[in-house]
Amino acid sequence: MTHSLFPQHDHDHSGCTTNLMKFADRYCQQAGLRLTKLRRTVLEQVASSHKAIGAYQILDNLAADGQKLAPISVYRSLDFLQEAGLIHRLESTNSYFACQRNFDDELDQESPSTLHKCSEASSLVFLICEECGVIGEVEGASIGALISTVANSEMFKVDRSQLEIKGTCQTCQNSS
Amino acid sequence: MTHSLFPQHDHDHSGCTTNLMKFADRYCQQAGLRLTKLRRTVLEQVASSHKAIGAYQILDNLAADGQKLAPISVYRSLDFLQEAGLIHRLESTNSYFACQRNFDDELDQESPSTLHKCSEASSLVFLICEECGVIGEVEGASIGALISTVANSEMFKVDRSQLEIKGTCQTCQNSS
DNA sequence: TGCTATATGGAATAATATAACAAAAGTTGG
DNA sequence: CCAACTTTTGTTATATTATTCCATATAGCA
Repeated sequence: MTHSLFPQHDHDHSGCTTNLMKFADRYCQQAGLRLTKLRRTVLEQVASSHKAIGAYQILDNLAADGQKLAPISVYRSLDFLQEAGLIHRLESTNSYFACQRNFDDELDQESPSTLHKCSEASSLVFLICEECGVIGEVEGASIGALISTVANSEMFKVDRSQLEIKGTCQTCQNSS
Repeated sequence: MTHSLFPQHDHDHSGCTTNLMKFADRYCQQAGLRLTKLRRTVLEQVASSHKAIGAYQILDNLAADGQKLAPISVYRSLDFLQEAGLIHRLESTNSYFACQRNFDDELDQESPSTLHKCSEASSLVFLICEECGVIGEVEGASIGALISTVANSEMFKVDRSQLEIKGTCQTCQNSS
């Protein structure tokens, strides 16, 4: 199954969340990472939409649910989730969104090696819709290759990179 | 004259600064922008090295020089300089660095049209050395083309983009 | 169980950025 | 040059984002 990078605004999001949490559970289990209750709760918050969310927004949402946390608790969970490659941070807006590049297909497979690991990706490419806030993450391979070329010409040794592209998604272009 | 993206750490920086300020004066004059005393002072701070500097570091430096400012004053100047394309902001570190892509050659020409305008560049590419902090800005044309390709395949309408590449510069690789 | 490493709680504070309004300086048309 | 207007800067307060430090709790393991 192939999923659209920018879903319709009125799509049923519960499936996205379910799949993502299911993947997170399996991935952490298999990788020996502890997806604790707190971390899971924070991930649910981040995964609650295809938009990016700020740490203090998460804090407020959880407080509204009766779970009062200190900022540091949320930041620690966000750090963990980012390390695990389950979420990414948008540097330009100090906010976080869930990685959607973990294919549904893989949930039914046994082999751990097929599980996508964004934690190991050194070249991240994000399309950020400035109208609806939705983030689309694209395969960074071709960009990665170009980055290598550019860097090599300067004899620059690349550790990691992040490309944030801002504009308008197809869905918003259609609805205007 | 062609200048290295990553100069030797002990290079004589005064020339860089002089050229940059000279260009800034000419560019603002020609573009009808007011490079006021305050803005010029802030630009001098940002241009004082090839590294990125934070707003509060600028504030502290100026205070040490006897010029006590409010944060907002510095931020306003930084905004102006960024709009003018004279400096850039590193999103991942909340810091600012001077654009070095304004060729010395152009200072001697009369035609304003040859003046480089980063303010109009929609595709910025930065190489950030994590050892020495020096930033190299590279021509984003090829990356820009690739971004268009990627975006087009998603029917995403690009407004602007910024690519931050972190690693180690040639100079630091040599000195380790 | 007890030891150890990891995770969370709690308070305070640091670091980054902006809002709102007043005063000063520059610009323009009479 | 003056008066009206626009732009820039000053001043104070506050918002937003993130971390330090130390105590407590929980999980994994000998």
